[in-house]
Amino acid sequence: MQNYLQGGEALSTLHGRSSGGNSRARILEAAGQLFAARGFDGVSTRELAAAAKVNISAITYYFQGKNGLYQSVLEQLVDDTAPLFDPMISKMEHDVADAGARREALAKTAVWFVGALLSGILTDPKIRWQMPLVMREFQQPSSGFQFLYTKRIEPMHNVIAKLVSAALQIDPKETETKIVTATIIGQCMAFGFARAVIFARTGWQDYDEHNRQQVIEIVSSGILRTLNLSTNCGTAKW
Amino acid sequence: MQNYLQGGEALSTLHGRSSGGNSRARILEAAGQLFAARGFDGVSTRELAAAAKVNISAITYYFQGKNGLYQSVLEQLVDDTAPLFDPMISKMEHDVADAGARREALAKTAVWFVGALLSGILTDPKIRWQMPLVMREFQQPSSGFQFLYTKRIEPMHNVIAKLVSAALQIDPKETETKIVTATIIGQCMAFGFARAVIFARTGWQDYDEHNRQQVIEIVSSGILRTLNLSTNCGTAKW
DNA sequence: TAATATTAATCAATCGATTGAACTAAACAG
DNA sequence: CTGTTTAGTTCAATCGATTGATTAATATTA
Repeated sequence: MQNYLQGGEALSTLHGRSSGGNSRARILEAAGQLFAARGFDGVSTRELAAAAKVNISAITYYFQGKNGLYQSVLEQLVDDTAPLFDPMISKMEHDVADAGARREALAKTAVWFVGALLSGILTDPKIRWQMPLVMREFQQPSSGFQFLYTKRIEPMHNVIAKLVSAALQIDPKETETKIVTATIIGQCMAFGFARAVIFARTGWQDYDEHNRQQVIEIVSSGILRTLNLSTNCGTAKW
Repeated sequence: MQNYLQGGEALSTLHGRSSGGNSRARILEAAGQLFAARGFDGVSTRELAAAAKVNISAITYYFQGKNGLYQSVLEQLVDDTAPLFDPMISKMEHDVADAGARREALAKTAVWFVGALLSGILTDPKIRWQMPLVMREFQQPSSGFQFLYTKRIEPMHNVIAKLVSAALQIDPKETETKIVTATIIGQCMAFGFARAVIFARTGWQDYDEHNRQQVIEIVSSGILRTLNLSTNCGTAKW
C-alpha cells in the first residue's frame, strides 16, 4: 500500500504489534462503506468510530483526521481492487497483441473482457460498494482524484483503447479511440452506478445469476457491434 | 410547478405581492447549483442563504427547512428541463412511429436524438450542473428519487426503448430492450458525469464547439452500429 | 520500563432551526 | 386622498445539538 507513512503504522508493522488491534483496518473497512454510501460529508467521525468499534480519537491517531482517513480509503480501494483489475488488464493487453488483425480473436477478447468487467461490477461485493466512491470522485474530484485516475482509471482506459484501436483500425492516441473507449466503459459502469434505475426498469430486486448473465450477454453483443466485431453483422433478417 | 402549496407562496401569488422579493427563486437557483456541486450534506444552510443573498430563516420560511428545499430543488429541476426534454421525447416518439421498419429513417431519427441529448448534456448550462444532482440520486436515492424517476427518467427510457425495439425487432417490454436502452443512455451520460475523466484523457479544458461535434459524431455512429442501423456495416476495409 | 494503543472528557466551531421584532406593501375604512 | 389594518417578508439574535479535533490519563504489550 502506497501510504504516506502515517501514524504509528509504520512502526507498528515494524514491531509486529497488534494488541487486540486491527483497529486501523477496521476503520478503513467501515469508512470505505460509509463514505461510499453517504459521501464524505454525510458521515460523522463518531459514526465512523462506532461502525468500526473504536474510540473517536483512533481516527486522528491512525489517519490524522477525517480527511486523512478518506485519502487512505482511496489508497485501500486501489489496493483491494488490484487483484481483480491488474490480471484483467495484463491478460487483455496480451490477448489484443496476440490477436493482431484477426477479428474473431479480437471479438473473443472483447467478449471476455466485458464479461469479466461486468462480472466484477455486478457481483464482487467490494467493487459493489467501492463503485459509488469512485463515482463521487468523478463528479466532485478531491485531492485524491489524480491518484485514483493514475492508478485505476488510466490503465483501464489504455487497455480498452488498444482493443478499440485494433478493432476499428485507428491510432490508439487518436481522440476517436479515447471517445469510443469512454462509451464502452460508460455503458458497463451504468449497470453499476445506476443500479436503482435498472432495477426500477426491470423490476429486479438484485443482480442474481440469471440477470447478470443476461446483462453480460446483451451488453457484450452491443459492444461487439460498436467495434464492428459482430459476426452476424449484415446478416440480420432484413 | 407541482409544488406542495408551501409557505405563504400561494397567497403571495394571489395578492401579487413581491416586495424586493424573488427570494424563493434565488434560493432555489443557488441551492440547485450548490447541492449539485457538493451534495446535500456538503452545503450548510448558512452558505445557501449567503449564496442566495437572503436571511437564513428564509429557508424555513419558504421550504420548511433544508430537506424541503432539497425536494423543491428536484421539482424545479424537472420543470426547468421540461422545455428541452418534453419536445425531444415527443418528436422522437412521432419519428419512430413514422419510420416504421424503414431503417434509414430509424437511423436518421437515432442520430438526431443522440445529437440532441448529447448537445443538452454537454452544452446546456442548466443541465450541466443539474446532471450531478440526478447522479447523486441514482447512487443515493432520497425520497425524491421516485419523483425524478417517474418524471424524467422513465419517459426518456421508454422513448429510447421504442427506438431500440424498432431497430432490433424485439418487443419494447422485453428485458433485452431495456438493457440495450440503458447502455445507450449510459454512454451518453458518461460524457456528462465523467467529465473529469474525459478531460484528463483528451487534454480538453472544456467542451467547445469542436469537441462537442466530435463526441456527438463518434457516439452517434457507435450507437448506430449497436442498433444495426449503420449503413457501412460490413463494408469496412477488411 | 518504554513504546504503542485506547479511553473518557472536553474543546471551540458550526450545524439546522426558531424566535420575536421590524419592515413592506396591498387592502380596507373613513 | 388619508390613516389603519393586515398579511407577507426579512432580519439579527439565539437555541440546543452535533461537528471534527484534542487532551491527559490509562491500558496493553514488547
